[in-house]
Amino acid sequence: MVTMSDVAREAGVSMMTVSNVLTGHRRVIAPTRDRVLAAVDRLGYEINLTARHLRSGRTDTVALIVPSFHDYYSEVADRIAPLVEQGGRHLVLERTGARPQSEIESLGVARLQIYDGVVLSVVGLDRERLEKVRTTAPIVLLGEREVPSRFDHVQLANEEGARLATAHLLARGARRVLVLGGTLDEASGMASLRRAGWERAHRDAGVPADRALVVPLAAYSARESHGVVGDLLDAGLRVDGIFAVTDTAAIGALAALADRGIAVPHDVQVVGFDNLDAGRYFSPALTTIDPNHDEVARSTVRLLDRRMAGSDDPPERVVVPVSLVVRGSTLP
Amino acid sequence: MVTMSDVAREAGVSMMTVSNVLTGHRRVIAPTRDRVLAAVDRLGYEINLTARHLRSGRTDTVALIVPSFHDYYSEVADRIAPLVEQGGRHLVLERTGARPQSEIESLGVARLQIYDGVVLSVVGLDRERLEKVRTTAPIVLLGEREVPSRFDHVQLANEEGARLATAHLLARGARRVLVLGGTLDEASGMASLRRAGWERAHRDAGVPADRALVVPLAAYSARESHGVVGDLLDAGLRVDGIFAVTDTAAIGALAALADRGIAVPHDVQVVGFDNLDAGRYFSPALTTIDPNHDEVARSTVRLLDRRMAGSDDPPERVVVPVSLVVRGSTLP
DNA sequence: CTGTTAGCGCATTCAC
DNA sequence: GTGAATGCGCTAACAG
Repeated sequence: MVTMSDVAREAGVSMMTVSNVLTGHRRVIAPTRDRVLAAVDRLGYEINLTARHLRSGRTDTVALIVPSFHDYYSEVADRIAPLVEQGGRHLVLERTGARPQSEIESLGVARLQIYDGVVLSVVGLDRERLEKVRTTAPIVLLGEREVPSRFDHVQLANEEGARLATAHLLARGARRVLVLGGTLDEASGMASLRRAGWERAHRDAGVPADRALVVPLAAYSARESHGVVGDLLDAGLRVDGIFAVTDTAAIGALAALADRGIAVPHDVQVVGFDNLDAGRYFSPALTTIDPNHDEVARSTVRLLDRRMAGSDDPPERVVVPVSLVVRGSTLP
Repeated sequence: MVTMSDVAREAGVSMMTVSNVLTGHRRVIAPTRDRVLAAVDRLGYEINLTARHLRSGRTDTVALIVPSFHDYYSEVADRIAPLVEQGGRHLVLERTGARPQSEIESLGVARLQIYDGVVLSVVGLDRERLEKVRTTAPIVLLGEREVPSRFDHVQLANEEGARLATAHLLARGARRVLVLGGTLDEASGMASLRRAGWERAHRDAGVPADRALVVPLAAYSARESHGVVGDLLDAGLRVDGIFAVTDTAAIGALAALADRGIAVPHDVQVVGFDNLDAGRYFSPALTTIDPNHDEVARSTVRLLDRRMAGSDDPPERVVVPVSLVVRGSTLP
């Protein structure tokens, strides 16, 4: 293995000069720099990033820790990556598998401290567990749970999005609106917030919200949703609107309706949440809530950059506004 | 910051004993071990992974380097992760953005050597550029381009998959089969291999393959495909089958057909490639080629594990078999 | 603009 | 079963 000291000897300079040429931290006059670069080339030298890290305390790497590499997370990741790169750092993704145990391990200070900054998507981790996370590494939380106020936190306007979706259905004449993937369990984050928005839209419109129409899902997959909605319909449940808390759930619902010859939007109107690209290409195309990934990415990176620059401003909570995208699965 | 030597002092032992307790590399008798663990707890000590890495030369981390965090790559990543974890290592994802320049940078020995092993998804990188990649770090290539024989390489049975898809269309009576996202450019990997499979199916069936039906796509997105297919149909192109080289392209094509009231599968039959979950929920559901992600993941990790264990067996090329999944977008 | 000194925190090696 | 010495490869800090 070629080390920096080999390069220094080859170029007839000190190690510090080689280091300065490579990092650009200090000016090196052109002839010296050229000798160094020529030596680097001749020897095929590559810097040892681990040693640099141990010495300098920086990795120039940011980690985004997510439950899985899918869907919502890959959307956000693809948007965060270029912003992190603009700051001269790399982005890496790590996966937790959504088990709280694993989210905590990923948070283990040991693993956190190898990064200059961490974005942690909080799904399975409740407030109590987060309280225990002690680290000096800059960290921004992403997600819909409540988190301790000492963290910077970016979340969606969940309740408002759900309210928009449901109000749209009610305004288009729906009176029995299923909230697919909602829950009455107050503590559970996204599913509960979106159910709350569904209720609020009903209150605003003066339409009673039937709690029997709150239907939880074991997973926000099209498969699960397809099965659950199919069973409900077969059992005789009568609805004229479905607000699905995710687009994948909405897609399963659309298929269950189509299987039974129920016309969308004429018999049942459907709204999703996430604005997945695929939704645009269904017939009818899926009306949905756009979660504004770009703004989520921008806010996240802004907060993280601020911390990595050493700021000790008070933690911020950013609620990213969302918007309704009207397509064919609801009435004009 | 608490270091290992602080823990050693607190426990009244040497650093080596602390290290041995934490790594398990050597046996430490229970009373000593307990004193060490108690001291770790009291001081809130967390190991410095960077120092461990510099000293030991291992990171216990594998990188999967992909063009984007989307679709096919996130599917494969979600399957590779648990297999890597079974081997006691972490998986991290890095993104190249599919620019050859960036793929080379990701390959820079500097960045590679911080990982115990690397899986590189080769999209923009041609054989010539790969020839220049010199590294001792274990590396497995993933993807459809030709690569130098010194690399372990996992790829799909692209041509066979395309042949299956096209043969299915021809057997169902289609005679003018568009290959959407194909190319006549021999050097371009996936798009060219799948077009070759389309040709072979025609030869096998004794049906002439009209090269005017090879339609490249600038991107394998539903948006691009929707536009391209729409324009072709509006220009009067007459087809009775579409083999789309990816499911996302197929989805755009389905929408373009639906927009124009062309019945699937009656007027035009459609087959995709990737077996995305969403395809199952379209009406009609999308017939597609299943790329066998599980087997891709298994083969990749097997090859990488072998290298990381120090094997210098000759490089292997694994071609993962694919299969046809028949759904409603083709005739029974 | 360039060099010297010192040490980041740990695990390998050798000793007992 | 435990300890002492050594150095992995690099850069911060301080000269000059």
